[in-house]
Amino acid sequence: MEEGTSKSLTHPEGTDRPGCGPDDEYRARQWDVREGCEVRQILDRVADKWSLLAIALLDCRELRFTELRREIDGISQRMLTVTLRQLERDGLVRRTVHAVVPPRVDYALTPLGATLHETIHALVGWTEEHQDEIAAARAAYDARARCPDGA
Amino acid sequence: MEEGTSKSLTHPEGTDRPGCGPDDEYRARQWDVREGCEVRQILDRVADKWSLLAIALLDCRELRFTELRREIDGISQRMLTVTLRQLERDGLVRRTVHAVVPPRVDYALTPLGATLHETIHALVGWTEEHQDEIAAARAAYDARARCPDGA
DNA sequence: CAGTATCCCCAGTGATACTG
DNA sequence: CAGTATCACTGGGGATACTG
Repeated sequence: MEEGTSKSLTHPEGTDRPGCGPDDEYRARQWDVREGCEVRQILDRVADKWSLLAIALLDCRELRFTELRREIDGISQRMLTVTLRQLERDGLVRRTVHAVVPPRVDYALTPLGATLHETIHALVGWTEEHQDEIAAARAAYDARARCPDGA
Repeated sequence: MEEGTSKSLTHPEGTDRPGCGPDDEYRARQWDVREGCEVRQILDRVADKWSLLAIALLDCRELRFTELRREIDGISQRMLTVTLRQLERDGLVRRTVHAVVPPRVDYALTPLGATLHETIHALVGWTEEHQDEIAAARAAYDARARCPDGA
């Protein structure tokens, strides 16, 4: 691990990309693409299907464990617990335990989590917005696969 | 489970929101959360770690198979192929085969893929921007776990 | 170079049972 | 209600070999 960690994060701009346009201030090239690096780890976390749904659902409200479980269709108790713990550890979700006889635990986004929510909401919005196009693309692809001649 | 999860996995006809609180404005903007629905499927696809990286890396350039493989650190040939095929099928990536002796295949984002790229780029940007906060949150969480009395 | 085909493993996940 | 603990299993994904 001592080997790759000191590798330069910036990619050499020497290699020219034809068709890329003049904007050389390529921000996408600058992120650390090494496996196991911080960004990759976080991406894996926030891009997790359950994390995504939990954050999207929490929005700006507090929800109880069971409420989340009911709202995130298909999630198991275990995965909800695991997901929530990870999000809490990452400082994205705040966990509030109420010392009452029937245990009550509320989950809410932290300010940091709220900023992520905006991005995730955009992703969900994109998905809703383009689902028809994707469905069409899939149909076209499958049709093309059946007709190798490409008609 | 034979339990009362009577929500059908089929496409939701109409805008019925089972169990959705009518008095709550936040739930009103909720998307279709049913497992197996179109949005969930697409989300799982685009939120995939490899898809995410491929789209982020592709940006507006064409890249060859090997280039992508080299840039996406840690991906196996198999997963790159699989990922690229899925993205192509979803209409997010265009695959161009050049009929030359050493086979050459270029991958590029479609216009649809480009719109997704913007969202994904925002997600990556968020990750870069907040990685320190997350690292700090993790450290704090772990420290808290070690000191149970630190209520 | 750019795949496809195969085998195979294990980590993530669900199911179940128990507890505070 | 909100977990924790345990077990069992599946399929995601890596490694390898082969092909056009």
